[in-house]
Parts: sequence; structure tokens; C-alpha cells
Amino acid sequence: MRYLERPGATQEETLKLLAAKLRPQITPELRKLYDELDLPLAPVLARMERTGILVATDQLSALSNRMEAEIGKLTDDIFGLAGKPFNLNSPKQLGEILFEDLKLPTQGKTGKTKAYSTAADVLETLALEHPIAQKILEYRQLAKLKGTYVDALPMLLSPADHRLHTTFNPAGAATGRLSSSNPNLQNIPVRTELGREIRAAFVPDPGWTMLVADYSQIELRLLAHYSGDTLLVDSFRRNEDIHTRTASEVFGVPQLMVTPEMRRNAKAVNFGIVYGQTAFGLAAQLGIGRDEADRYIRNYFDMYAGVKKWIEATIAEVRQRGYTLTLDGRRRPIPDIAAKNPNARSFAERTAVNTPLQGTAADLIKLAMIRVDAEITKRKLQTRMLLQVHDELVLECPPSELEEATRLVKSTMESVVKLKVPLLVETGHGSNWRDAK
DNA sequence: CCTTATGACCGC
DNA sequence: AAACGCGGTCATAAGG
Repeated sequence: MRYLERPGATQEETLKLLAAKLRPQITPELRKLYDELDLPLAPVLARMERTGILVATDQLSALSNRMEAEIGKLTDDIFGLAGKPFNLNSPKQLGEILFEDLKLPTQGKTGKTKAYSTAADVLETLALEHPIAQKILEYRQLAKLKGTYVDALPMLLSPADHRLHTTFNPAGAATGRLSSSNPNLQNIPVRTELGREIRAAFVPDPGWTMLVADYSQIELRLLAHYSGDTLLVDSFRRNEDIHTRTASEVFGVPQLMVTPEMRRNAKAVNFGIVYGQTAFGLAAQLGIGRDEADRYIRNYFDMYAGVKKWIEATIAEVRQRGYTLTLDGRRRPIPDIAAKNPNARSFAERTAVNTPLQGTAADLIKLAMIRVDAEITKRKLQTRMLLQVHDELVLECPPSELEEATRLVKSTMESVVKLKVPLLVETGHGSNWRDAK
């Protein structure tokens, strides 16, 4: 509460001033949002925190030993290639080795410190030139996973019940999303095979089953709803693979002719739209030329003209009002929308486009959680909600309840609001978090 | 010794 | 000039 300390004032005096300043900002609509969504969510989150989740520490310690050995080998290889030992965890020292000693081509990249960038995308390019780059990438991945998850998580287990209890911050993000800390259980690895081994160490109570339910493409479905774009709405109503459909539209070929590479590029475009990506960013991400990336984006907006119109109208509206709204009326001020600094203004415009999508998704899953929790109580089920990961719920249940719990969670999440396009929830179950997906 | 900033990297 | 939205954690490095 340090931020409440003002010289010469008691906390109570400061709080009263703060309350007087903030109270007029609580409109009837925001009061409703609080009463019907954020307040009733609080006991649900508290229950999830108290419940915690079981971790198979024996699996993690076996993993730790394997990783330790691999890290040792990589370190030796890297020092050999560098010609001398150095602190591998220091980007500064690493940059000096790569760009001064080994004289590898710098990408002119400087950050706030005017140091050479040794970020992953830079090293991926360098890997074509020198074998040290790939080794460093592998070292970084292993060191990160070992330090943040494999070794750190067991130290955080509660001695009382040997479970891991996160803290969900209900106001953790500007968009209305939750955040999770100490430990953060919303960023457990899943992308790589090794990462998935870590996820496999999250297990249900003995004899129980892990149940996961996640919204499919919720932000793009919300984009379809908000924009009313004919093609996007049509695509979701037909329940098509949205990335394949976009590839088909952008590259002008039938969906059956879409190659894996075309789909991958279209997927990057779809995600980029939600985040306000530029041709520069898309080119960098896909490793293609600016001109080609620019064509992708122009083609996209030609085909999905309703999306283009919605983005423009959304920015114009935020410029008028100075804030943006989610479907449930959550408000985010975006003062920089009128900034003279073009850089600040561009950031604000991307925020204006992204927040209604990300924030509405947050509203919807929160409401679903309240209803799932109420239904579990009403039906006197033993099923427990354990985690929320933005578009996903993780639960554990006795096998006897699996069918009912799956139906309950899926139908509650899908029917939480009626939009122009259906909401789709995919469910899975298994003996650990990895295998439940 | 503790706090803060930075770069890097994990997730959705 | 930057270039993709929202978070949290770790190690390093520098400041009080």
C-alpha cells in the first residue's frame, strides 16, 4: 500500500480524497458490471486459489536432471565456439562475443541501451552464418524452462497440502483480463515438446480426471460479430477453418488448394489484424519482403472490407470519446488516441482495436466461470475449477462426473452470450494437463 | 542489502 | 521512430 502514503496525511484521509475523486466515475453501467460480473467472480477466484493444483514433482526432478546435463553440454560447446568462457546469461557479454570477437553481422539493432540485440529472431538469422547461434537459442530455451518452471515450481508447493496455489489478480490487465502470479500458472509451457513435458506434470487428484475447455478463435469470432463482415460471419457460421478460409480469400484459391504454407501465412495475418500489425511487422515475422507482406494485408482488407470499415470506425469513435468499451461496458481510457506524437498515436490506435476484442473475451469467460461455479454447486458435483488461462478453463473431476461436467462446462461457455456467430468450445480430458488437450 | 530497469522468453 | 495486443518471471546490472 506504499502508493497510498502521502506526506502529512493518514491513509484514511488519502482514501477519502481518492474515493471523492473516483466515485463520480462510477456510472450506473460500470456499477452494474461490478455487481454482476467482477464482484460475483471474487469468491469463485478465491475458491480456485484455495483449491490449488497438484504437481508431480518426481517428474519435474527427473526433467531437471536431464536438462542440467544438456545445459552443461551446450555451455561447453558455446564457450568452445566463442574461444573463451563468459556469462551466457548476460545479453551484454553475449553481444560482445558475437559482434566484436566473432564479428558476426549485427542487424544494427539497438534497444534502450544501444546494445547489440541478441533476441531470438536475431539469433535465428545468425544461425545461418555460425553454429554458435543455434546453440545459444537451445541454451536459452533450456535455461528458461528449468529456471522458471522445473526448478522454481516445486519450491512454491504449499507444505499444508502439497499443491500449487496461484494468486489471480482480478484487475491485473488493462483490458479486463485476469493475471496470475506467484506462480504465474497462465504461462505454463505448451509450444515445444520439452515444454509439454512440464505441462504433463500438472495432474488431477489421484483417481480423478483433468478436464479442459477452451474457446475456439474467440477473438476472431468477436471481430466477426463487431464488424458484421460478410465473409467472416459466413465462415464462422459454416464452422470453417478460419485460417484456411482466409488463405483461400487472400490467395484467391479454393480452400482445397490451400497449402500448409499458405495457411501459416494467413494465420499470421489473422492474428496480426487483431493486434493491428503493420506490413513491417508481418514481413519480419514471416521472413518475407515488405512488398509481399503489404500485398497480403491489402488483399485481406479487400476481401474482408467489413473488417477494414470496423477498424476505421472504431478508431474514429475512440477519438471522439477518448475511451473504448467492451461488450459488457468495461471502459478503458485511451488518451493517446489524439496524441501529436505519431508513434504514441499508433500505439493508441492498436489498443483501440484490440481492447474490445480481448476485453470482451475476458468478460465472457468471467461470466461463464460464475455460471459454471453456480451450476457445480447447485448439482452438488465434486468437480472443481482449478485454473483460467484467458480462453481456457482447467477443471478436475471424478471419472463418474466427467460426462456431466464436460456437457455443463461446454454448454455454459457456449451460451454465455448470443452473437452474430456461434461460440465454439472444445473440450478434452486426460490424466494430466498436457494430455487433456 | 534491497529496489528498479532491462533484455529475454513463457503463455493467450 | 517504431514497427503486434495483454500479462509474469528470471538473471543481470546498476542505483540507493
